[in-house]
Amino acid sequence: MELNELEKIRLQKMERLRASGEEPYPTRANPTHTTQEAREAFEQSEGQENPAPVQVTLAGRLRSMRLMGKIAFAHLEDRAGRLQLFFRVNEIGEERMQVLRECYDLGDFIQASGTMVRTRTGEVTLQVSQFHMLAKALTPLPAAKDEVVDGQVVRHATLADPEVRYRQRYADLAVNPEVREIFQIRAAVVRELRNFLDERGFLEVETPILQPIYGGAAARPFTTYHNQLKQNLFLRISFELYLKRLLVGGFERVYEIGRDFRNEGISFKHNPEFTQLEFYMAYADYLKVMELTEEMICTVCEKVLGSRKFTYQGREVDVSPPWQRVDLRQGLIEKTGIDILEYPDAESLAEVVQTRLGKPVKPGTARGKLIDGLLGDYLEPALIQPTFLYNYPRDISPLAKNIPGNPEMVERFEGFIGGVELCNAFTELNDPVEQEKRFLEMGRAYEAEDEQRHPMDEDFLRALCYGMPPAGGFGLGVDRLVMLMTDRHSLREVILFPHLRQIDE
RNA sequence: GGGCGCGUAGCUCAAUGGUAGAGCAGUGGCCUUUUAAGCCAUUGGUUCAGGGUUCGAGCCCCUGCGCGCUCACCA
Repeated sequence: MELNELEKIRLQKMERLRASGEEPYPTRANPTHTTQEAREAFEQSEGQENPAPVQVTLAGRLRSMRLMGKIAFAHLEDRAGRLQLFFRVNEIGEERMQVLRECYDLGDFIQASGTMVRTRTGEVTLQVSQFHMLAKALTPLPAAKDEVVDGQVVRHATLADPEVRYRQRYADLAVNPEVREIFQIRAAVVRELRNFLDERGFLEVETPILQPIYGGAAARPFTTYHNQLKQNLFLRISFELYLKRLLVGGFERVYEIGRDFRNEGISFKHNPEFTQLEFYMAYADYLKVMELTEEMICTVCEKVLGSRKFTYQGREVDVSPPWQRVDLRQGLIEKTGIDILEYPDAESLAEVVQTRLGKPVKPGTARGKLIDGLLGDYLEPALIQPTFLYNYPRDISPLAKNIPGNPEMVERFEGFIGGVELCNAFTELNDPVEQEKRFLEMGRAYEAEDEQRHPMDEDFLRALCYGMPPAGGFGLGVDRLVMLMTDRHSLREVILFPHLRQIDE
């Protein structure tokens, strides 16, 4: 542990405290109130005839200190907020005042007891009679007040370097209350998603994260190895195939909220591990799921934000149902002038994309990938208000059921908000023979060594053979939803410890 | 992985190729109701790392590291 000059000074203060008989890291604390409870108790007593003095003990972090000789003001911060502390030498004695002055710093955790008062300027304040250290902070918090130039310009700069904020998230949280708020919102979002599904009879389950065969999405997996079993394992890229096994088992409504892992590029909307919600609902189809989706997102927003509307990157988004519904083929005709029905194979579609749109196409690109590319380039960025794109080509949806009478298209939709894909759902394919065919098709569409190819999952097929009820399935990127609801431009802002490259120290 | 940008005190930021600075925090003073208090004084730097050009480099060039943006990738 290497200490800089400021830290060495604090270390000396810590030692001085200990020498004086005050333990800098005592084992126990005993606050009686939070700052908020203390304020409320005092304000209530103020309304009474002959109010008894309100005595409280607070515990929290010193966030400001104004030493003024024989008195001192400070602010203590706890989980509920901040409250001013008022120290007077007549109350605590010259000796304690000196200890406060010489051994206490911003960032220290302290406990303070006394009587609630209101200062001359009207601020509810704890007049301190006793206080002691709860935990001495050796490193100063990376917070800074700002200069006031010619009586104007008040920037309250604080820790801002994104790298430090992510690598030392504890410091970021300690100093930036709006960052703490993001994660409070995040917790509330997950809670309300759960409530919504629980209320509708869904069973929350947990399925394997370590899987012998990965599937349910097209993505490169992380691999690992179990020593005793001498077996290669993959970190899951989705929950889908396990949750559908549970439909076979008789659980008609199941969901899981958990972590997926994809060994792919990192961007503002991609993180190697991310939180996914998937649910499966027997006897529902994708249209029912669509309705449930807009109701679920709307409910979550109302419960968490208190509104169906929020601002994302300067634009107001309204999640009230019904959301806009756009047929994928029609959407592409409008935005690109290309009717994918007229180009039934990859070669002809690639041709028209190159000539009409002037976009270079990698030779050998599958038709589904071409369509998905068009979707991403021409439709997705414009979908600011909540929108469902529906009816997808079959070859990029090997687990979705055909539209009756249309072997080329499947009953699938994706939901978009703020130009970001939020969720993905379809009527689940439950015909085991057809499913096997799709797996084989996928195997052909990708190179043998391409980890994105869908590996054949024989056990999943066996499960389908026992009979899976018709069902609608759904997946939601929880981090992305939180990103939208908190108006952050990057997933890293809504993930507590986003992955950064390791640096040698 | 490609392109562009950034990296200076604990924090936020300055500094034509010519003595590395400011505010805040810190340290030493004064101050018994302050409001991101005020006043006086003052400490603090491997300018990300390593090379190069130059009389002289925080600044120009090269390499590396990290971060950001962006493209590619991403059912």
